Amino acid sequence: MTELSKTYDPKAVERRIYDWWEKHGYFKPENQIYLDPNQPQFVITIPPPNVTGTLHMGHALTSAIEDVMTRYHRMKGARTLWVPGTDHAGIATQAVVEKKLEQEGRRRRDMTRDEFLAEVWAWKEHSQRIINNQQRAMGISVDWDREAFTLDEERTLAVRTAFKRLYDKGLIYRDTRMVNWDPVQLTGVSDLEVEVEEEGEPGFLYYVRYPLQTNRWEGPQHPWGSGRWAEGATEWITVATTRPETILGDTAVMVNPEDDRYTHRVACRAILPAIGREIPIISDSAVDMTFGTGAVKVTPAHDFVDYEVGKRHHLPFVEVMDETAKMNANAGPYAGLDRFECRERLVADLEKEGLLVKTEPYMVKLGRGQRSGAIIEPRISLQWWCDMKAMAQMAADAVRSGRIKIVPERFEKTWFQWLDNIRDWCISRQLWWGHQIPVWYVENAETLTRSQQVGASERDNVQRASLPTQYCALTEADAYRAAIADWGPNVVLRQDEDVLDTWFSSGLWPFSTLGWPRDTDDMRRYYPTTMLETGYDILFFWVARMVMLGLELTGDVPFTTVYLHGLIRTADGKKMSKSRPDKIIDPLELIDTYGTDALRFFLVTAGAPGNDIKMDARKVDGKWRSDRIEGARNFANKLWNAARFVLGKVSETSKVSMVSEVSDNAKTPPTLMTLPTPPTPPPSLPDAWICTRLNRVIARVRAYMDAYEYGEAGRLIYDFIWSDFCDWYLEFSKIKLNPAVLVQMLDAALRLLHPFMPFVTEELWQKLKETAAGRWPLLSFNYPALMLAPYPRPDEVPATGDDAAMAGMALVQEAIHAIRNARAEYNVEQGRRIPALISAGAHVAYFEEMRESIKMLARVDDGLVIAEHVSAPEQAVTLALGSATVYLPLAGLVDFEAERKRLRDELAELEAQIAKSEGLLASDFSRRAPAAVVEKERAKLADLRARRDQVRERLAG
RNA sequence: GGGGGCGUAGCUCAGCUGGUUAGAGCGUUGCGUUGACAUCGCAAAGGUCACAAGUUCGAGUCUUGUCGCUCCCA
Repeated sequence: MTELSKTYDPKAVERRIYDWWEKHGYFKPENQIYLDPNQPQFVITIPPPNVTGTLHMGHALTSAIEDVMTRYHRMKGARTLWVPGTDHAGIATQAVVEKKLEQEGRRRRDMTRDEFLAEVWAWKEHSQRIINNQQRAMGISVDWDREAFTLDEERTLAVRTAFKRLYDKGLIYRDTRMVNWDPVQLTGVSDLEVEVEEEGEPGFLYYVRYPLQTNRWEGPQHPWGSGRWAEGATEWITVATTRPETILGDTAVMVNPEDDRYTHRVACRAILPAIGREIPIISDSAVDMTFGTGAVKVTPAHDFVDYEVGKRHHLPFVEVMDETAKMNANAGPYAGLDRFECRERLVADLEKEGLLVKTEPYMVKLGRGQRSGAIIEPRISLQWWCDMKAMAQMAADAVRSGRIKIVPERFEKTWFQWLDNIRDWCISRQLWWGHQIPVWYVENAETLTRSQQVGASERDNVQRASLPTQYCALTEADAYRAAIADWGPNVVLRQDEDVLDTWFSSGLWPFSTLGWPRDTDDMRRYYPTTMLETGYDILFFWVARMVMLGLELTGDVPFTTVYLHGLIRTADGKKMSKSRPDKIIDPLELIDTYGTDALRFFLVTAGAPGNDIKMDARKVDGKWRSDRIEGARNFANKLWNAARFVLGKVSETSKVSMVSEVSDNAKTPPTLMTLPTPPTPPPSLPDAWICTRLNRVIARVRAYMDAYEYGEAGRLIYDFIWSDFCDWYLEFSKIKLNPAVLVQMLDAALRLLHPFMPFVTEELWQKLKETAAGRWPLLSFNYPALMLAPYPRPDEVPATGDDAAMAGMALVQEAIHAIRNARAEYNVEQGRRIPALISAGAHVAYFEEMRESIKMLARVDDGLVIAEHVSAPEQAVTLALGSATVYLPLAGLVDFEAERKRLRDELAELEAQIAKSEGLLASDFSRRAPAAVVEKERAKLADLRARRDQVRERLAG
């Protein structure tokens, strides 16, 4: 066999193994060898990362968990498909590219749409290459041949088909209404893309007097800014606002009808400062009487609430800003100013005119664009909308009925709450990068109508006037075909310039990746998918929309389980994706330091499902360090060295030459090897013990995995490998070697751990197979790769240790531990062998079998006495184990006064516990608790009493 | 305003439907380099499970309330 290095070097393994897997097509469902007909298939689509840049820790977490799921199901014998891909991320990517161009001194507005798009496509290629590289480094077992991109040709067909179907059904429509407008990116965005700071941001509440029109004062007689504008006015109404610049667009003042302070003012008219417009004072129960003065201004064109008020009360809608949030001509003297500049000037002028009553500090809740950070401006504009009501209902029902299961369950509440309050979705974006809306408008309708008048009948012309002027179609050709049929061959069409919200295309992901709307094999075979795994932060953005669109368009749920993981946070608890760039960690850096397996194991075992993970990373000498990842790396190294030990022992005993090279070809069906098994020692107590431990661990691991408790499963495997296998079994093996069991244990351990740490396990397993397959033809060795081998089943490792053996072994371990403890306590030199006598009672045979191990592990000398009963030597340390007593005659080494004190303390402790236990058993407990629990308590009490007696006897002696 | 989550050892976190003496890693302390591993071994110290009340034979776990931190929705 080839020598293994003393420490595990991930760099020497990872890339090579990944390329080997990929080259052989092991990630493809078509190439699976082990298939269990009872296992339902497992299909998962990757949450497509944005091609905005590179991946961060959140993506690494996603990759790690999904690959654990995928490899687990594949090894369980489920037909397994994991589809990779990336998202064009319209607004985000356009922003990134615009910024990049800006740094080069170029601007999008100076380019044609095609020129700009060429730049974005180049960026996309660049970014995608980096992303794919990172994902490969993470070891994800996706079928790269099925890679998709939300803006590629296939997905374009899906998007257009989806749009057209919803359009034809009347669920997509175009309308002018108020949207969240990003004045920097110059596009509307959806509600979800607006982020509001919980506490608000420091600002002011301005109290402004609006003069009332009276018989004595009918309006300003002096110009605005003269200081005399409101001269003569005697009555006022004072409103409070955080946005004085919108005063210019006010078309009413509003009070609560219940508010006695203002009853007499309703139906009066106020004069709008600066503009001089006459506006009504109206009453509406929506007014919060406790806010400000109880009277509020109404700006229907610049506020969501006021927009509704305006519609209710038939008020004029006066826009005072343009699309960049600069004041327009309606702003009168303030036209041309930026909104914030306008605010300052207007407030100064209001003060000058004596209309500013006061300003007080106020926390203002500002909506900011998710991508641009710009303060969102409510704005009336023409947009495309999607009516979500019916779809939301279906999506809620899908979870309510259990057709979709959300893990952890608590997120179901959030799910229902959002869907039950669904609002129409603004799906158009005034961007260039994205799916252009597949609607074409007739450009020359008027010309056509006029030109056809000559010679056409009156009836034709009437009909023509009612012809559609917009066509939704899958292609421009289709649009023309339809338009020509209506308008004749001279019709000219122009496609809507806007693009769709990026989430509209990602909302189709689980089926668009499988070929929908075409009737493909993948669609038939793999839809609906099994699992959707992602962070809980995009439950609405993405998951809900996939379910809604999936149900509407395919008539089926897009997946049956939603698993939501937590968010990665920085050491100070901040969301990493929102954090400062210098706090964002590139997973590749951590992989470089610790290896992929370590990073993955950390990520999967760091927390519990749905809980956030705080990174303990800190920068040391410019490199990111993490104690927890280091721990995981140490684990990989531990496993590596355990395997190194096993391989060494196996090759020492295995003088038989390799019989045949095991096939490397994925297409070769597994064949049972019929090699003669070499004689192996009969199973010893440790053999039976480790087999039983493993048997139980396998059962528990599988149960955890099936319950999506990957962290618990990983920790269990860790404990088994480190504690049971390395700390105990390998040590026992140094006394009595059973290579067959050693090989079997390592093989099973590697298979158990593989989904978590794919690289080191595959590498070691290949070595193990190379070394051991010729002698111990385990079934799993028939597979060309560990990743294709079956996941361990409890029944493949018989639990040969019965209860007595397991208890015997536990007692031996306890004895060793107690001796070591006593040695340390009494400062016996580490290497010094000491005498010991063990009074083993019923367990004498087990102690006898373990004699040599006890001598080695507890450093006991050759005079070790083991008997059913030994009488206590004169001067000896006594270790009361209940079922056995250990005596260490350490005369000369031990202060026996101290020993007596130790025993007295122990006795007191035991008495206390016995009293507690007796009290418990004397209470209602023994009647009302389950029999098994009571029985356990009785056994515990018996053990405590035995220990007590041992200690007592010693003290008496 | 509505809804989540968290509060367990110095630190970071597990702890499933309530059932021995509440666990792990890191850190700390002591000892240790004869061939699996110092990325290690052996041993140890360290917790009133935020607080209060309740349900129960029994509560870290369930209920209610309080305090602190955090997130989402409006």
